[in-house]
Amino acid sequence: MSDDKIEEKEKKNFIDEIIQSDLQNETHAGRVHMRFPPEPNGYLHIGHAKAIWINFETAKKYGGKTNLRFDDTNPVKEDLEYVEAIKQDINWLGYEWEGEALYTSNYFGQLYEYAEKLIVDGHAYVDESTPDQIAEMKGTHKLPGTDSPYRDRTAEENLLEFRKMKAGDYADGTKVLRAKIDMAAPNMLMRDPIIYRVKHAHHHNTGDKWCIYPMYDFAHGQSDSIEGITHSCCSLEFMHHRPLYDWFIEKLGIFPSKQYEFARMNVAYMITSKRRLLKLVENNLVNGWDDPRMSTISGLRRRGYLPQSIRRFCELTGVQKRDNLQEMDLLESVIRDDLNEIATRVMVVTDPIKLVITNYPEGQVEELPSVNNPQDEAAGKHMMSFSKEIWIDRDDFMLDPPKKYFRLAPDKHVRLKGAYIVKADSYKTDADGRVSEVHCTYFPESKSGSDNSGIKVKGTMHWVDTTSGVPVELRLYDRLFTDPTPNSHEDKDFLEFYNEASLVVNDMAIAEAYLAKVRDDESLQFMRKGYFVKDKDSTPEKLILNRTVELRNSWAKQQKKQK
RNA sequence: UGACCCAUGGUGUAAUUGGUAACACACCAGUUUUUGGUACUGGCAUUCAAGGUUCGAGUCCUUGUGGGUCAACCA
Repeated sequence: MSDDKIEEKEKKNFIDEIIQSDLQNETHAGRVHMRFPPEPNGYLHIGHAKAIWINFETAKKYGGKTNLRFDDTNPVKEDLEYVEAIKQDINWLGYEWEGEALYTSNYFGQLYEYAEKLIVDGHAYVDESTPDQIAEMKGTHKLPGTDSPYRDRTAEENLLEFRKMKAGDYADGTKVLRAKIDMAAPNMLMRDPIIYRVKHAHHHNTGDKWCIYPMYDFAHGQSDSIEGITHSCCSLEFMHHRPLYDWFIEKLGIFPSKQYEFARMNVAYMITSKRRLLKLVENNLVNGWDDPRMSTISGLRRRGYLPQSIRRFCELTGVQKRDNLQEMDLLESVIRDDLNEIATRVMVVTDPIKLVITNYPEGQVEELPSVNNPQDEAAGKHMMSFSKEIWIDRDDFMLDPPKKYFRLAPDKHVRLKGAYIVKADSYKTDADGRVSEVHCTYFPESKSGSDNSGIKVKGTMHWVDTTSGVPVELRLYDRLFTDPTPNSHEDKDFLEFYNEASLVVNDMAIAEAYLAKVRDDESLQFMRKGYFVKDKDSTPEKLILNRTVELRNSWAKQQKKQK
C-alpha cells in the first residue's frame, strides 16, 4: 500500500515542471535520462536515499532511465568495498539502474581528449605555481584575483607540458592544468579553476594507468554529457558549479546536459556528514556503519525499516530549494503505518513477574490460537500455550493504581489477550518489597472467542506462558542525539549531544515460543510494545531483537503530562 | 565588504500560474476496539515586513528584514 498511498493529484515539484516543459518543447526529443552519481568513498545514508528517490522516481514517472555512475576521480579516497555496498543499498531501496553500473574513471581517456581540445582552443593552460601561490592569486569574495604568470603560454607549450604531466614527468603538486576563464569573476569557481592534477596513485578501477586525474568540475558535466543525461539533479551546494558545468559543455561543443539543484533533506536528530558518522564509528559510540541507530541505509535496514517506508518518506517530504528539517515523527509515522499492515503480532514480556492462576488445574496446558495480524485475515494464526503460571509485565500490575488505570490491580478484572478474564486476589513481594508474584482467579466461561461470562473489562494484557516462553535479548533504540541538530552549534562539538540512552539492552525479556522460529526478516509487533525485527547478532542459543519503533502510546503520554 | 539561492501554521509540502489558503505529520477533544495499537469524527495559519500595480496578490513590482551557499591540486 505504501507507495500508491499518496498518488492523489500528482504533486508537481519544480523538477517536474522543468521536465514537463522540456517534454512539451521536445528539448531532448521526449527523452528523460537521469543519473545517481555517488563517490565510492563511504556508505549511503538517508540523505542519499532522497537523492536516489528523486532521480529514479522522476525518471520512472516520465518513462525515462537512470544511470548509476560512480564518480571516482580521486583515487586516494575511493575503494571497491564501497562500490559493492552502494549497489546493494540502491537495490534494497527498490531501484535498478539502467544497464551496467558506470564509472567516471572509464571516461578518463575521453576526458583527456577534451582537455587537449581545450588547450588547443586556448581555453586551458598548465600552471606551475605552488598551491599556496594559486590560492593567493585566487583573490577573495570581495577582491578580484590576479592572473597567473603562466596564463598566457602558447597552446603548443601547454600541450607539451600537459603531455609530460600525463607521461609522469612531474611530481604530485608541481603542475596543474587550469581552465582559462576569468580571474575577476564574482563566482570564485570561475577564477581559472584547476581541472587536472598530478597524482601518482593507484586507482581502484584504472589501476596505474593514469598519474593525472580530472577534478570534479572537469569530469561531472562531461560524464553527464557522454551518457546523454538530460536532467542532472544534484543538491544545492553545487549551484555555484553550474556556470562552470555549462562553460565546459559549451567550449567542448558536446551534448548539453543541464544541471538542476534541489535542497538536501535534513532529518532531526540524525546526521549525514560522512566525517561525523565515521567519528561515531571510530569512537565506538555505535557498533559499526550498520548500527541500527545510524542514518545509513544499512543501519536503517538493520533497524527494521522497510524500503517502501523510506521511499514514502522521501515522497512526503517533497522536493524544493529551501532549507528544511524533517521531523522524525513523520518518519516514524510512515514506518508504523507500513509495519502495522504486515507485522506478525506476538506477545513478549519485557519485565516479567509471575501471575499464578490459583483455580486453574495444576499441570494443565492449553493451546490457544493467536491472530497473526488483525489487519490481514490471510496472515492466519499461530498457537500459544497457556497454563497455571504465566508471565506478565511488571507495570501491568499496580497495588495502588491511578484513575483510569485499566490494567491489573487488587480485585480488578482484566482480560489476558486471546485467553481468559482474570481477577487479581493477592500478591507476594521479594526482599526489596517489589511485587514478585500475583495470584488471581480466572473465569473458565470467559474463554476468548466463546465468552459468555458477562464480565466487562477495560483492559486487555499481553502475557507469556511459563511452560513455553523463551528468553530473548531486546535492543531498544532511541534517537542518537539529544538535540535535533547536533552539528549546528558553533561552540559545541556534535558528540556533546550524544544520547547515552540511545541503546538500552534488555536481557530479561521472555517471548512466546513463536519467536524461536521467526524468520530473519520477519517484521514483528510485540503487542502493546512496539515493532521489532531479528538482529544479525542472534545465535541459535540467543535470540536478539532490534526495536524498530515503539507503538504509539497515548497512555504513557497522558501519564507524562500529569507529572 | 562581493555573487548567488531561499522565505506559506509547531514541522514539511500544495495552491488550476493573479480569483479568495489544501494535504500530511505533530498537537488538542471525542467515538470504536479482546493491542491505552489500528480505524473514525471534530478543532488548529489570512502566506517575513512595508509600500505599490490590480476589481482582485501567497502568487507581479520596489525596498527592507531574516536564513543559506561560495575562496580544497575533495566530491
